[in-house]
Amino acid sequence: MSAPVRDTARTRRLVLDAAAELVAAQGVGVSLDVIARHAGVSKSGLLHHFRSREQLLVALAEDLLAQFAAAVDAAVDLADHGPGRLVRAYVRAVFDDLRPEQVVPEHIVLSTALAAVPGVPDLLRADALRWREAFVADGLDPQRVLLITSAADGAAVSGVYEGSVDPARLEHVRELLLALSRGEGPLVPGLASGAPHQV
Amino acid sequence: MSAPVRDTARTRRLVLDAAAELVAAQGVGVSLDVIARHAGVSKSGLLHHFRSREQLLVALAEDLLAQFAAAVDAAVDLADHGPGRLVRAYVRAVFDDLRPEQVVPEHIVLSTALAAVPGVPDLLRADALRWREAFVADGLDPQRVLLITSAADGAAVSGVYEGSVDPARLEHVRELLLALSRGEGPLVPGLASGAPHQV
DNA sequence: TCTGTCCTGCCGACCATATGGTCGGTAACC
DNA sequence: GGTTACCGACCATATGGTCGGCAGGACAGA
Repeated sequence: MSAPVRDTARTRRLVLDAAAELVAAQGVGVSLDVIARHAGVSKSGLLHHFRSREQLLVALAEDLLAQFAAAVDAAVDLADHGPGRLVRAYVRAVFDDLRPEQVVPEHIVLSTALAAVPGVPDLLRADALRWREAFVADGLDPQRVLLITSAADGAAVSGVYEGSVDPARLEHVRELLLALSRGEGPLVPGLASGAPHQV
Repeated sequence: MSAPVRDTARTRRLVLDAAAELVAAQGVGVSLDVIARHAGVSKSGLLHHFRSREQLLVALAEDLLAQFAAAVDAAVDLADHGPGRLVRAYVRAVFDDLRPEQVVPEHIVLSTALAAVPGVPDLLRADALRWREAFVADGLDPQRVLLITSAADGAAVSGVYEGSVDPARLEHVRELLLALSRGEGPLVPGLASGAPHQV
């Protein structure tokens, strides 16, 4: 029953979690030693599992993307069968991630922090493409999807970086986006969907 | 007529521009020496104008925030007198910043990159507050404003980090947001503005 | 069940280097 | 002539990464 002292999977998890927390708080500048100590491992131990700093950061990015995808999956409402159910799950996942008690930082935030790491931009691109395809399969008007997800992402970023946004405001945007994902009329009265408007 | 060889303001500008470009491309990790060389100055010269690395980054954040505010000001349509004119200018400024030929990086992007620098979060908070007040004075429904600006910011972030988003898609969101800022009906059919909806 | 052996997770000590910052000096502008 | 923008040389330190070694655990054979 006692946890094994040596367990590769467990140690990697520990390191990745520590790295996520520290990078979110202090940026990519954190030293390997600090991350290692925070994870309860020596720097050498860390380097044993991640051959270099860069590799650790790439692994972190992959892990966060996967965690977020899992969160969206978990947020899918099983009773919901209409088009846009995935978009709704996306919105829920993003905003639940923003709740103060949530420790795991939002994927967008971490992604932006890691975007300067070689290799990570490719990951982000591939991930974005995957989402786009999933949303197409979700059956909602692509325009609407782009608007909703952009707004969710933007709210996430501001929420984290622009200081504590009033939770009630966030909650309101959340509800608004969910409602938008269900609305069937044109987004804007007088604006035909699909026909760009002239300014 | 010859430009002065020694000009504090000019040198600071050169350094800040170089810093903005390099930080956007490589993250906050860039060394002072690289920034200095890129600006055509020695590291000592740089340090003469910015007493420390941290001070340089804070100054950079301030500068970018100011540049963006100026861009929004410049994007105000003088013939537009309805509520939401500032929001429309904001949207235009954000999306114009996203155009490929634009060198100056978007404020949100740089802000996120700099958010880990001590002192910068306070700047961001103050800036966000200032914007919120300005939007209140702009006279548009706050809900709508939050939705529109969040979406603009989110589109900006994805545009930069998730790889080249199809320009046509971006353009479409831009038009959609502008239209949204003019729409007078409820955002979502059946959802009364101001009354949060139950999921 | 005990023992020996191999694999490997993990560590401390060490190294090379990059980088932030200091200092004294030079010369351009007032 | 004084102020100061700017430079080259230098220093202290932090950090990424290497290396040799220790020991925990799985497994084989007795």
